[in-house]
Amino acid sequence: MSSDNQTKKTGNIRVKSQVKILSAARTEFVLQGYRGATVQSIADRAELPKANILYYFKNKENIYHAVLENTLEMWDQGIGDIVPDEGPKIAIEKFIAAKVRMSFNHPEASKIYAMEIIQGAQHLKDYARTYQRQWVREKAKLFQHWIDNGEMVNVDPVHLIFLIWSATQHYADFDTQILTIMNQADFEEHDVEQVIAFLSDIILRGCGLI
Amino acid sequence: MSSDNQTKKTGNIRVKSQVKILSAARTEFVLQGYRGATVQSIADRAELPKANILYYFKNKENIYHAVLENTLEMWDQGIGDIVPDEGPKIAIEKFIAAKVRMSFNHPEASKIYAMEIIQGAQHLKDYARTYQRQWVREKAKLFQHWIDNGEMVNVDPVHLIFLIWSATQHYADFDTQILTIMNQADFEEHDVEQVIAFLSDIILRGCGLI
DNA sequence: GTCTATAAAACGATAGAC
DNA sequence: GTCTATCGTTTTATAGAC
Repeated sequence: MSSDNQTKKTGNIRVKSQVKILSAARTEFVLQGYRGATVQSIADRAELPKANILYYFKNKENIYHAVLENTLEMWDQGIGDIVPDEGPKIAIEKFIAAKVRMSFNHPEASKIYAMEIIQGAQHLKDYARTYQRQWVREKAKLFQHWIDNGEMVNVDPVHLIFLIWSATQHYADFDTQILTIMNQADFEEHDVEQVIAFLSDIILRGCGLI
Repeated sequence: MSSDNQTKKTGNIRVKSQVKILSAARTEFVLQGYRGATVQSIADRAELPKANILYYFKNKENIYHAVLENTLEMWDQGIGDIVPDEGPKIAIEKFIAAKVRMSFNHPEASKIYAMEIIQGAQHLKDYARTYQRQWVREKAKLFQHWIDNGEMVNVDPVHLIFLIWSATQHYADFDTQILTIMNQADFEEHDVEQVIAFLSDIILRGCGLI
């Protein structure tokens, strides 16, 4: 029993420390880039000695891989899906709303991903080549089906997906620029709803769904 | 005269070296980030000794500033403008086409800019606060005028600008991902025209202009 | 204006005491 | 599992010969 307790306690410290480290690392990687984020700066932000960071993750590259995996998993779960059941209008509306909400709630996740792609997707090539390509093809087929059925106008389904991705993620990746232009310190709930309404409106009309 | 010639020659070497260095630096900064791009890696890419790089730019930060200025100037000149003379349809069409062409022809410029914004726009805060905010307000007023005149449907002009920016720049910043998904090695002229046609079509219809 | 050699600092990673 | 001290390397930047 005492051994069980100790194991649990130890496991807890392990998990808690790892969560703290990953959170600190994510922020540092966003702010400074992979090379600019030092193990020391991650340690300082996590409020742990540098050696502990390397005790848990062995080296800096492992920290980054863990952050990347962690981030992709969270992002994939949050953005929902495009499903055939309710027709194109509801499907696109729901997808836009989910992606906009994710962008406003987890900008760092989108930024980590964006920086990875911009720099050449060295750690994500397989991800795009297998999982993502498959997803896009599946959804493109669904859009094409709706187009052939006369349920929406004839727009390129693949580029439509790119449009929704870019327009929604923009509010995460470029938040600094957008806030400066809008002359605000932070986004508020009302901004999120306004963006969802704007993008749904213009994209649905663009697809002949309004 | 011989002194004039020498001055000219010297000036030429100076300019040529600086152009070579800035081009190499831009590529390295995109691929490795600010901290990841070393003076040595820039020197190697420019095919010059490291000391020469620092002879021309004194330190690494100066190289980055020069790249940033250079890039912004080029980008600003290339994307054209939104002008009132020909009405909303032609104005938006021309702006989209210019931005898409710039994105496909100079992806590195867009990437440098994107990474700067994502990381917090430390070197661009003033640029967004003065020049860019002014530009957006001016164009938003123009869109609002068209809306009030019944020439286009009532969409938020500021978010419309964000939409056009994000959708067009996406093809520069995320080129790696897009090419992987489309299963292509490179973009071709036909891709550029297809993107222009797609984005013009869907955004103009979204604005009630088709 | 070009290039080599090197000083000075920063960084990743490890050893080993507690 | 925590932390200090330190090693080896990389990197920025400069000094100085050509």
